[in-house]
Amino acid sequence: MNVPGREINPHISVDCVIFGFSTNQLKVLLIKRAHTGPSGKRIKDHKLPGDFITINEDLDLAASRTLEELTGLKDIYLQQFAFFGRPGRISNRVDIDWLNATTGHEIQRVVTAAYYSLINITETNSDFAIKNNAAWIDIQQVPDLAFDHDTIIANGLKHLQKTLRNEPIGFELLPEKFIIRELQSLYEVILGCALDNRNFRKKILKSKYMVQLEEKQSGVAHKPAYYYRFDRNIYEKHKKESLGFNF
Amino acid sequence: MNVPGREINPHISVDCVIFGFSTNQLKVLLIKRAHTGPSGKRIKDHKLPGDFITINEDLDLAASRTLEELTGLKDIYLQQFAFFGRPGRISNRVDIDWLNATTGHEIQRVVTAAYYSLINITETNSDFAIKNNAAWIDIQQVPDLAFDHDTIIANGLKHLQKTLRNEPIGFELLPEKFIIRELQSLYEVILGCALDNRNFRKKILKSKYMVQLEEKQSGVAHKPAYYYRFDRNIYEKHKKESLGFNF
DNA sequence: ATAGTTAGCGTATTTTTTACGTTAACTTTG
DNA sequence: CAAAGTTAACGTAAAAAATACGCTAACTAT
Repeated sequence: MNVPGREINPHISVDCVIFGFSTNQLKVLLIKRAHTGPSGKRIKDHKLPGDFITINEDLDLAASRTLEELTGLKDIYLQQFAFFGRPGRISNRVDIDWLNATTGHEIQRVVTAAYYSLINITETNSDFAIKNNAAWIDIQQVPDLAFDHDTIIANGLKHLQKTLRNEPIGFELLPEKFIIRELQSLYEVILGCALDNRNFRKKILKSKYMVQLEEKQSGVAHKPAYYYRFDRNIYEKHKKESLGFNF
Repeated sequence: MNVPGREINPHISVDCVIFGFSTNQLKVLLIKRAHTGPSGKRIKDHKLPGDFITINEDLDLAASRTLEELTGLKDIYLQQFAFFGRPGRISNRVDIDWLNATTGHEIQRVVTAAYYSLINITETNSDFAIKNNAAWIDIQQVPDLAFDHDTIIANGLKHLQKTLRNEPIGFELLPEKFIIRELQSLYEVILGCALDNRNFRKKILKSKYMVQLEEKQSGVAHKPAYYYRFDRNIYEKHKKESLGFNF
């Protein structure tokens, strides 16, 4: 094992792809960046929420800290899915200048651990995020991003899609109680395909972890749907039996 | 974004869980470490192959470099699967001393990017590895390892199992030509369960990517089996159609 | 020649997936 | 206040996939 005899090691950061679901759209929470570019003119663009880790900080904790600082939320679904460490990944002049300006250091190289997170957007946490200069942006309309954050989001989405097919994580994006149609729309939007509502219902209800509540929708101009909730305990118990969807 | 105003960033390393398959066993390639412990007595133990990355080195390239240095092999199946960055992960006195001794630096914290690799063990690359102080060890009989390498291996195995169920990667562990029985044994050993040979054959042959060769086994005391090879081009072409096994 | 062994094909049954029809329960509209 | 519009919720038939086995073929060792 040989060690580079250099003074400088790469900095390590975490970046979070924070997914939310609202108005039938899959969204990501992005930080709005406004700064002065090298040519002197003001630049407005977006980046993923993220931060450098502190010297004694666990990566997972750094990620949940970032998430909490931005949304005020704790105990949220958060998963590492890849790391990005290409030496050239921070090559854009704008990005380099911005990094040096905001950190006050000469940042030479950053290796980032990428996480994705699923949160249920509420007024409370949404306001919180907006105050922190963040914005929910439809995954279909993500603009060009700083660094290699486009790649990171694309990668995170792939992981989300794969996981959604194999584990019950859709609930993380919904409120405590929800109707089946909402869950189906969520699957359709994330997987990018239409699903048959009758078959979807059968499949999802076959899994025991869907608990029907007594409450129905009210004020809707059609037959009201029952609310359901996800029961994690039941899921854990029947885990072996219910492995994966094959939509 | 705030940056720690510290001089020292964590070191970054790559660790490789290198899987091989021989004599019907799943094996991992481990480095034999012999060194002097804090009490002055000689210690013999094992660790995963790995290395610190150099300042301008891509993580993926650092991993393939490590692999090539150890086995002489290029263009090998290699996948990042997790990173390990707990501040306390290097807590053992023996490990700390060893790190400082071998590197000549005060190593305070190491974040490691974990890769798993699948290789076809041959006499050539096996001799190569042995000369580099490595040993193939049955996954069932891995001794206590340095650092948190036990965790990394356990994690890597899980990823291997999951991927084996969804993608045709078993071939990476076998020679160019192989018989179906060998492939089945490989699945059985990795997944840890018995499979019905008739159903396995049906399922695997339904995937178009299994190409039967004209050559049969010879010198065996039973009906000789045909050799097959894996055709990656055919696989790529039919990818959508053949998604996943459900053993 | 016979016994022992694995290869390789096949069939019947069960389970899962897919495709699609129909009634129920609510609000809105004319 | 009846009719129209809309989504909920249940069901059935057909196709596909997974599972559980039985049997013959082709080789070597004795």
